[in-house]
Amino acid sequence: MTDESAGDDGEQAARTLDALSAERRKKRDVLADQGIDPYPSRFDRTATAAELHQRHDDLEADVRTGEIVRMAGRLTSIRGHGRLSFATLQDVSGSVQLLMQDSVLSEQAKLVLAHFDLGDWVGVEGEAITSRRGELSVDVRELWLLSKALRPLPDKWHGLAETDTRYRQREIDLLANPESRRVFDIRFRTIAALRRQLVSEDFIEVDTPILQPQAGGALARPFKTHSNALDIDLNLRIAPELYLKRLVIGGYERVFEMARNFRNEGIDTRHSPEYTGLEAYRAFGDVNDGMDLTERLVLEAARSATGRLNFTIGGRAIDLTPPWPRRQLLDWLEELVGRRLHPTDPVEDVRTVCESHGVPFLPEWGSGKLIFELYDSILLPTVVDPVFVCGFPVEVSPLARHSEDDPTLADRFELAIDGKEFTNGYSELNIPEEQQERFRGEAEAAAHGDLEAHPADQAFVRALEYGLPPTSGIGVGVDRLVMLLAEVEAIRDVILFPIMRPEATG
RNA sequence: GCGCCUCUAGCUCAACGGCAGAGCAACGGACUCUUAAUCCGCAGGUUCCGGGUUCAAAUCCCGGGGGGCGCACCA
Repeated sequence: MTDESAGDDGEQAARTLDALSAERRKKRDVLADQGIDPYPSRFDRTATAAELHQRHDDLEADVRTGEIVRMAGRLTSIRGHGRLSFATLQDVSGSVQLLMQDSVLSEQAKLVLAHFDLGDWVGVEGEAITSRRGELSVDVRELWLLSKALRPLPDKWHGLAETDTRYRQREIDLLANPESRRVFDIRFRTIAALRRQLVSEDFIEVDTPILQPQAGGALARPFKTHSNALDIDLNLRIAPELYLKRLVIGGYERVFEMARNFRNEGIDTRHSPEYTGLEAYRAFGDVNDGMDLTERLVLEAARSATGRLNFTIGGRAIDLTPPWPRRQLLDWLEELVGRRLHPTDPVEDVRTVCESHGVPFLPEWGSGKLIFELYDSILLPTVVDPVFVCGFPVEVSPLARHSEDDPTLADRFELAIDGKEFTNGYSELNIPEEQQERFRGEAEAAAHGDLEAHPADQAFVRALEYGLPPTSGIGVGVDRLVMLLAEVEAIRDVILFPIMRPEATG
């Protein structure tokens, strides 16, 4: 082919890959020249691999069923024996062995077989049989190319290992690494289970704005964008919370939304700038109903996606068996630091506790925020099995109702598992004046440079003035739940196409 | 943002100052019951990029890039 033509530096890097691709392209073109369409528009399948196994896995060796099936999938391996070849056909449900005998194949099938490569999509027609070794196979008589793989697949045994490529080209990861398929199967089953459970409890699925003039509903830094038509700056939402509560005000007593939130913050094994959040709001409920609902949702997801309640992540065993303990944050912290803390404590006192436990803090933080930091730094990491931590300072809960018996504490919980927050929920603050007051406090924090202060949302306050019934709300980190159920440690392993720097262009 | 690790054939990995190699995939050939098929043969490289040290650099040093992990902030 091309000789080493010096100076042609741009095209030399991919020379060997080009050669492999050219080989495959050539085979495709040979078939086309023989009148075989290498990209047919459709194919009728009569069985998937799983269906075939279900029907025939109990057969003895060397049996012919007489059943003619048409199957389709990707060819992932071939074992040639001269005029007899075995191959593996992989479809969405699993894989099945193909038996291809010269004496059985049609002329066209032989031609296709002679020009196929690992990775090609093919359709086959043949009799379901078992081989002499007893493996269920299709004794192929007709073989169609459905689409050519012009690039070679990763090593069939070792798969694809480089994380960079696995994330950037997830399609290769999925087709080459069964482990990756397993993880995402669990993800999709988890999402389906959460949705099914909520719908069965009469929650209505809604969709609220992602483009928001003000990014509210959580304490986080947003991504900024711009509307050309309106000539205004917009934010990608950090949470749907405020809009969902407005729907409750509007009369939808049970609503949920499961969709992407965006937070312009650090990326690590448990944080992704775009992640899937589930928020559910239920009129006439309180914080305890939120915990009950959370427990039902997580257990149903675990049961439905994995059939198990016991998991192991990084060597740590986690047991989801209910009921999960509900502990007061201040009680627990008292055990850990040896003294009773309270949001009304002088800030100097709480700072001292932080210092003695190596918890860094900023001068503008009040006692409530400091207590929350202690929770985050010294309590949360000790959690293994699920536990509901209840009673967070109002100072760090601008949208939560204050407790009946302590106005500085919110009726709020977090579900902690394996050192991570999985769910945050509370009795919703529905007193307009108090909400207005909380927003004022946040505005003050913003004025002092807090980039994550909650912006005052007057449309939300106005909505509250029409009356929000007593309401229980929860927010679930769906990706983290999937991480637990799939037993993986990196959030990127449960996100199909995690955000990456753009690939360098030559 | 700071620290540590990593980048070699399409894929998985060796070589760690002295000729850049193996397995799989590819290519040519043998083989009608294999399943990581086997056997014979043959090819395949800007060792992430740029500079430096050296008789000699994939290897050591400096700078840059991609990725991972840890620390700090958020879920």
